[in-house]
Amino acid sequence: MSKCEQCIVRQFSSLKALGKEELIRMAECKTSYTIKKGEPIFEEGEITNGIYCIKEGICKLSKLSSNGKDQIVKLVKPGDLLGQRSMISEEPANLSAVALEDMEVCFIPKTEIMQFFSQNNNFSMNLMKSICGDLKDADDQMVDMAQKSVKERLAGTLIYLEETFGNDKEGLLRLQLSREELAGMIGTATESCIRLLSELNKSGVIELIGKRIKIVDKIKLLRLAD
Amino acid sequence: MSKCEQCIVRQFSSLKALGKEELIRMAECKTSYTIKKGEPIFEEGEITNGIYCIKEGICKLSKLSSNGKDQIVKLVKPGDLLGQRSMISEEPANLSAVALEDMEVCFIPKTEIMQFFSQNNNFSMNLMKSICGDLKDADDQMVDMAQKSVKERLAGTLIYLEETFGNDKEGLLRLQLSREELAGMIGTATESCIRLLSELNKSGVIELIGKRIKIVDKIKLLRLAD
DNA sequence: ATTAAAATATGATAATTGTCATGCTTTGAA
DNA sequence: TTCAAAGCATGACAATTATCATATTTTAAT
Repeated sequence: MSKCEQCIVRQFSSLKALGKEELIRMAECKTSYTIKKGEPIFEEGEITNGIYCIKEGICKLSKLSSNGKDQIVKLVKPGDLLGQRSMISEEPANLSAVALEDMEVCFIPKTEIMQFFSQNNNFSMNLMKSICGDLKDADDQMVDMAQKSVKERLAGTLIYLEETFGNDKEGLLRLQLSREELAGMIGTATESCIRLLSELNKSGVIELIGKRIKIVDKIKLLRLAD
Repeated sequence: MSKCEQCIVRQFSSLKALGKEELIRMAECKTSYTIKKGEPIFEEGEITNGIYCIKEGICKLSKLSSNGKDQIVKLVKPGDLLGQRSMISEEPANLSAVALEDMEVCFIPKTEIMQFFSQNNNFSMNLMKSICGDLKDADDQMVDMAQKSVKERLAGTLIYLEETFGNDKEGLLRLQLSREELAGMIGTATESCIRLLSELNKSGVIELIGKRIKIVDKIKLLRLAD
């Protein structure tokens, strides 16, 4: 059992407020998992009874709409926590979490987290702030979905992907999403997404290399995102 | 200065966790306001430094989009708290709050709330749960905006308005929204909203009496909402 | 009570977006 | 290595939604 004390990603989440003793207690009750690309961590409707700390890899949080399409609500990266909302609300998960890359995660049971919450005011405040950040993001995204065109949303999403997950050595977006998944983030049909990517490619704003994407003219892309 | 202890709406929010002494302290530092229909409680970008407890009246929380339209994110009713998110995030308000009816609200300064938060575990848990509820709602709404048609969203919104705010004696929706505001909730152009209302009127699902709305066939409306 | 402004309504039309069909390319399993 | 399945791409077309114009009704201020 690896020590949470020495885990670097802990510093990026609410867990940074925990003291030495609390970390030792956490290390004793946590469970580590390896999740392969494409596999779920949990699914919509499942009871989770704890939170997941992302050590490595990126996953999508999505919800199946009544029209059968999977809407991606959020991407989660190392250092983030997963399942906080349903744990606190004491409800089944509202979203499914599926790995976009091979992942390493640690599961921390609810009982433990709740103890930290009531005993460590710094931790509870951090947790609050993190959820409040999620709420702001969700509100903003909602407004974009309602008021922006698909092209604007695509441009905004590409910028977000570059700024959040960066590029590889060749300048291609590091995070590889299928066209279907990209469409699921934007909230549009896969074909519409593909068509607009082609258009951006032809106008020289991006470059399509196989199924990977390179942002060529970020200034123009920013203008397109409004 | 009226006593918080005797205020009935307190029971409907996180504040229900407060004890007698806390309520007395709160009554001493709170400020009561009357806000007329159409007036703002606070605006996007404003620093609020506390939360508002809604005693009477309904208000909209909205955000101005880059296309100049006002998207309504949430409606707030008596018993709800307002401004929790920005207080906790220590950020300016992300949304504007404007009264849809004459209102009575109480302002409670941040310092006071933060003391309750750190001293009363029940209160902090309630606050967390309430914000988590908002987050779930926001995620769900986001998916609807991305995946549902305008007609489906209109149907869903009408049902929501009836179930949340009820009808008057004549069976008309109690909360009166302008067509522009209704469009702002749905995330569409005012003309599209008006057109679809006419359509629902002609097909006998709703009845338009002046600018007021009566739901005639709720079953059919539910089916239309998907 | 009168009248200007705002809100509601509807038509015409254009733009956006979705759907279905089809072909090509890549991927992964036998 | 091969080949079936999945993913990517594009055309054609239909449906949805926005925009602009204009009329009518309601509201509120003088």
